[in-house]
Amino acid sequence: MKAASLNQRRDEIMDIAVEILTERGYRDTSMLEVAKRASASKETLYAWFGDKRGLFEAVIQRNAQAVQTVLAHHLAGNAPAERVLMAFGCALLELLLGDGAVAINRAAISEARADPTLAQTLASAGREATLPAFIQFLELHRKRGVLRIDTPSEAAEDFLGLLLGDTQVRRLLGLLSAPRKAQINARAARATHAFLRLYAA
Amino acid sequence: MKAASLNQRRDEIMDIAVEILTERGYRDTSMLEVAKRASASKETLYAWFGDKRGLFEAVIQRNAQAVQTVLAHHLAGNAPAERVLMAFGCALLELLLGDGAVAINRAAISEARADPTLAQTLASAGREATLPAFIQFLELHRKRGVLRIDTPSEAAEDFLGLLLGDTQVRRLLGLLSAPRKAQINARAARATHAFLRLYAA
DNA sequence: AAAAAACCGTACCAGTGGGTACGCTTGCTC
DNA sequence: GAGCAAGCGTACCCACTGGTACGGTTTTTT
Repeated sequence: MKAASLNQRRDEIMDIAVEILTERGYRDTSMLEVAKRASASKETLYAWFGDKRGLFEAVIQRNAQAVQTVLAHHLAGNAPAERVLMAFGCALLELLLGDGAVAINRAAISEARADPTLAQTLASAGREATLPAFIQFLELHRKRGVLRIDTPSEAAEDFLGLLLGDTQVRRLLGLLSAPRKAQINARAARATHAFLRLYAA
Repeated sequence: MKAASLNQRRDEIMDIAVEILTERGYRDTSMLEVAKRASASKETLYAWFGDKRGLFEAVIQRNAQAVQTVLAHHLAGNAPAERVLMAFGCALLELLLGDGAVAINRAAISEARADPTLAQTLASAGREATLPAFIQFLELHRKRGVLRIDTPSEAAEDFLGLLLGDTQVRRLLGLLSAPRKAQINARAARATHAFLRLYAA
């Protein structure tokens, strides 16, 4: 049970890191405050995560992993395309526009120059892990004759575009607050509908 | 000629500010370096722009203004819808994905928590100034019977989504470099084509 | 040409945060 | 229960940056 409670503690610290990250932004999140609020010592933080970057890299990886499993689950079933698109869209919106994800993306973006590592990690653990599954889903339905698609990867990007519009950027800029369930449903429905108008066989 | 050369000097300083912003990011852009590279004194900078935030607020405003006039120009003519969409799309991509614009958006995003002012300014001088013109353009062509659109504002967002996909975010994350002319054309063409498939009467 | 305003360069101040070192406590192992 | 490792709290070092003050020089105005 030692290993279990150790991981639990790690999670606890990462939760707090995200919490402070959302309140303050990356640069104004001090290791001291993370330590204090977690009732940990700075030295422990540095021992466990290496440095500030390491801490948030761990945070990003954990988060992306969680996202990945949720999305993969939605794509796995054998439901009709429309239903899958709808569910996938809702999940994606919820995961991408939530406060935590926004804070993380902001961090990766602000450090993109000084330290591309965060963005790299975010990309490879996030988009690069999920998109192939979505493309595979599109190809499956193309073979079934449900969708008429030339280039699945482009079609995938179209769906993302229709789904998000410029909402994500506006969210990152702080011009929007996290959307409610109803708004998420509406967006996903609109995107699904438009996508099918474009690509339904 | 005093006023002219004064404005010229202001522009010069703002150019340098953007230059350093693109190489270092907002937080790591020091007023001292801006002053030095502009052969100006810190005190002058503070006298002219108030503080760091003021300097970059001025930068944002100037930039947004430039963007605004370019885009408005494309929307103004009386060309067929497809041609306008194509031109507008290209211009928008070029302006939104260029190094300068990316640096500015990154700055606004990183400071979104600590100081929402930059993002606010960016929004009101940028999107809020241009989108209405685009919506008006859509409405015009609806009335002409060229486009079948329920809600112009939603259609506008669809076009933006199709145009950008998640390219802008990936660009902000530093995963992409500024696109070449050919890529811009391809994207704009695809978006225009898809948009017309969705909304052509 | 003289007076006045603007401006450059430099030095200075205060606050801050990442990262390290160290003593003391806690809790697990044997 | 003794020994040992892990971890908490604090203090410390160092570098840096935003913002201000000041003296000397250039430029404008009159």
